[in-house]
Amino acid sequence: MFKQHNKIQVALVDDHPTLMEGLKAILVSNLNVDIAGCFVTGQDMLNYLGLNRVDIVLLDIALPDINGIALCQEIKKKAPDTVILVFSNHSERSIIMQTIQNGASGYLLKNTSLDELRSSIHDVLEGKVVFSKEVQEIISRPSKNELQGPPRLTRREKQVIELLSEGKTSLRIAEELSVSALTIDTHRRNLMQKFAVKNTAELIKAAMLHRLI
Amino acid sequence: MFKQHNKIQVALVDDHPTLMEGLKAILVSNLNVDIAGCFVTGQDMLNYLGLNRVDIVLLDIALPDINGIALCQEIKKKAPDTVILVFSNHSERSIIMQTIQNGASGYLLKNTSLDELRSSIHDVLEGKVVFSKEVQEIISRPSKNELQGPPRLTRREKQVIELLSEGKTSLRIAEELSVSALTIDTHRRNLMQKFAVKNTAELIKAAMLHRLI
DNA sequence: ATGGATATCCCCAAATACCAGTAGAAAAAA
DNA sequence: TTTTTTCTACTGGTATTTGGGGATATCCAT
Repeated sequence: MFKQHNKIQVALVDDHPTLMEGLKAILVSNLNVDIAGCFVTGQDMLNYLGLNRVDIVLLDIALPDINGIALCQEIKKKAPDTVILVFSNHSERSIIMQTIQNGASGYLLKNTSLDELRSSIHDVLEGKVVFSKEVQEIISRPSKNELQGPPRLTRREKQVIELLSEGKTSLRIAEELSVSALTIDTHRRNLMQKFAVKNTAELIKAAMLHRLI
Repeated sequence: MFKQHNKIQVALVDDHPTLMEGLKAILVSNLNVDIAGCFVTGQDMLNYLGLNRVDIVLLDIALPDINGIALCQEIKKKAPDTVILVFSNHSERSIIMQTIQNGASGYLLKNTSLDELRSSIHDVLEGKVVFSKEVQEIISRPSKNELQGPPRLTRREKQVIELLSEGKTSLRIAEELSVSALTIDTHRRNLMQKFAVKNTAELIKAAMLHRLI
C-alpha cells in the first residue's frame, strides 16, 4: 500500500565502476528488479538506506571508506530486513565468516558464473543463505592453520586466561585459585609464549580470536 | 580400489538413542547409504574415524564428553574430507556460527522436515553448504544484541585500542601516532572508563565482544 | 557565543606486569 | 611403569600501567 515500487529494489556498492555497470546490465535484463542505486562508498549507501527502501544490497568487501564487514553491521542495524549479498574477490575463509557473522545472507566470488549470480540473488531474496561453489569449498575446508591455531591450553591455563579476561590481577587470581602469585606469573608467561604474544592485551585478543574465552 | 564400501558411509553422533534410531531408519530407507556407526560420545566417534572411512557425520551439539563444536574441529583435523552436518536443537546464532567456523558444512534443527533432511544430506555430500529454513532466518537476522551496544569511540580511541590489541605499549603507540605517551595514557584511561573496565585485559575483551577490533 | 566533546599535554607514586632462568612434585599419558 | 606434561614456586630484576590530580586549545552544535 505504501510501497512506491513493486519491483525488488537493489542497491550496489562497489568501487569498480566497470564491474558495477556489468552487474547492472545483468540484473535488469535477467531479473525483474529496479536498480535503486549504485554507490562507491559505504557512507553513501547508508545515507540512501536511511531514506529509501532497499530489498537487497550487493556489496564488495573492499570499499574506500569503511570495510564491507563493518558495513554489513551498519546495514543490518539500520534496516534489518534488507538482505545482504556479498560480491567480492576475497577468498579468505575468515573474511567470509565475518561477513556472515555480521548479517550477510550470502557470499559470492567475483568470478561467479552468471547463472550462479542470478540464482543466488533469487535465492537470498527468498530468505535462503547462499554461497558460490568455490566459497562452499572454502567453508568446508578450514585451513590447518585455522583448525590447529589455538595452542593447547592446560586446565589451569584456561582458568587463568579466563580470570585474566575478567580484568583480574595476578594477585587476585592467585587468591582465587589458592596458589602463589608467582605461580600465576608463570602461567601467564607460558600463555604468552604459547600464543607468541608480547603482553596481556595481545593475549586476550588472540584467545578471543580462537574463541577460547 | 581400496574402498571396501561403495555406499556412502554415514556416522551418527547423538546421545538420544530414540532419535538416532529414527535417523537410522530414515537414512537407510531413503538414501543409498551405509550406517557406518552410531556413537553416543565424541571420543568413540573419533576413535572410529581414525580407522575407518566416513563420508558424512551427522552430529548433535550436546554430547556427554565434548561439545559438538570442538568435535567438529577434531573431525576436520583427523579427516578433512569427512563432511559434517550438524543436527541439533540449539538455535542460538553464535552456536551455529561456531560450528560452521569449525568446519561443519551444514546445520539443521531437529524439527527439520524429512524432506529437508534428505535433501540436506544429499546436498552436503555434493559439497554444498546447507541450512534448514529456520537456521537461515537465524543467520540472516543477527540479534540486536549482537549488533548494538558498544560505547561510541572517537577516531583516536579506535586507533589506540587497535594498536593496544596488537600488543603495543603506550610509548610505542605514542611514537606511531606522533603524540606524547602521556596522551596515550589518557586515551587509555578514557577507554577504560567508557567500557567500565579495570584494566587492559578486560578492555580488549570488551572491545572484541563488541567487534570493535 | 557558550557549553560539550575531543584531543592534547603534564606530574607523581603505587601497583602491576613483564623478562629470564631454574626446578621439584604431581598428574596424565605412553 | 616409565616418560612427559602440568602445576607449582622461587630469585632478581626492569618496564609499564594505573589512579589521583589538572590544564589548554579546537571544533561543533544549540
